[in-house]
Amino acid sequence: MKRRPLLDYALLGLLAQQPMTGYGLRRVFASTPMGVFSDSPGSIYPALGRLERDGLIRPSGQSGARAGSRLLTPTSAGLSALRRWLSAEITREDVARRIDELLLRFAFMDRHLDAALVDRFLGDLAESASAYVNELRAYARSAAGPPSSTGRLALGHGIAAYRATAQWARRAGAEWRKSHGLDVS
Amino acid sequence: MKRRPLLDYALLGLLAQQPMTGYGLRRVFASTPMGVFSDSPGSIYPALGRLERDGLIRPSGQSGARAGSRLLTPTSAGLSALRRWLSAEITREDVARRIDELLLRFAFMDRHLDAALVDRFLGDLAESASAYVNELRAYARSAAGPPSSTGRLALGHGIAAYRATAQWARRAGAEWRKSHGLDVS
DNA sequence: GCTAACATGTAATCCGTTACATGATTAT
DNA sequence: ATAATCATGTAACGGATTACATGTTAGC
Repeated sequence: MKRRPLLDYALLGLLAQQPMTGYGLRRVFASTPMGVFSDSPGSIYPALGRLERDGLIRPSGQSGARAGSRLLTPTSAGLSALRRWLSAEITREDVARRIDELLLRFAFMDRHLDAALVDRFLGDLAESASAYVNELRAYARSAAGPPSSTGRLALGHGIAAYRATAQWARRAGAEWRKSHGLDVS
Repeated sequence: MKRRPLLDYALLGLLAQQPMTGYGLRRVFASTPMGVFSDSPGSIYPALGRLERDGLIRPSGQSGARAGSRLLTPTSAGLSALRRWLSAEITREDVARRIDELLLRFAFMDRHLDAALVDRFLGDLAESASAYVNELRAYARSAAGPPSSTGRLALGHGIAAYRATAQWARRAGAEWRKSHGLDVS
């Protein structure tokens, strides 16, 4: 099971919220904060081709009366793949290098995972982000630390950003538990 | 003048701090928060090949008595290219999609730009990040806003993260001005 | 003598970007 | 009519990842 590009999961997650055409997906990327992904046809259509080839999505009708347009929907295999991706453990590498992927996963979670699992994700994220803050602080203090003054300040940005992430995760967890009647017993 | 990959500037910036071998650069990526870049030889050596082919770096000796090792140093053309990259205007796209690149630029700045320009960079970054926070908030309130509950919370993370960036930039600016005798008159 | 660290590369494959290309439908 | 929007693709190119491949030097 080779690693699937993040774009594939972004498309799969959006189609699971609402069947759309390729053009509709492009509009999402062009006009929302999901715009970290390119809206160019040269990335979207090949990705949709991959997903269809692998049986994760299928065409399910036309958009309005428009000839040639294809509304796309995840298959059950597609939903399984999505759930597997959403359920993966949070690793140190995810936090250090793929924080955007973790947030994308979270954004899609409510439709596909139990409330308790969503809560666990936020708890793990808060913990991992704090651990990474400690790592960055240790590096800042170490002899191998940043050699330049702006380098030191830039490291401070990393620390501030991950602190903000940890804090957000704790607060979001509290909010989530409140609105879902969960509580740490 | 085609766009150069970020990795090239990361290498150029590191070599401007200290001439190193390719292996030394790999170690930096493997053992510091610069680890957002891959330390695999398959990315580093082709990138160094590009930089040398384009006359931005040149070999300048051996590491110790090790045969075959090449210490690499930026040429004056390389330093110019680095300064051009460091001096570019901050765009909305930089903030929304390439925030890591902005921080990398900042980390290398002190050696290559005037203190006043570094200060201006931080001011512009604080302003751009705040503007982007407002954009995200407007989107959160809009009818097109996030359709799911975790989607809404994830957007909240984006807002929190960019708020942290703006705050960091203001504080770092204050610190920088203090240690460089600059002051807004 | 052996292992870890130092050191540099190449090949296959896949993905993303950019540019090109086409056509239908809706609104003005 | 004509422009904007809807809609789907392909081709060339370059870069990143992964795996392969090789050889030296220092420390134990």
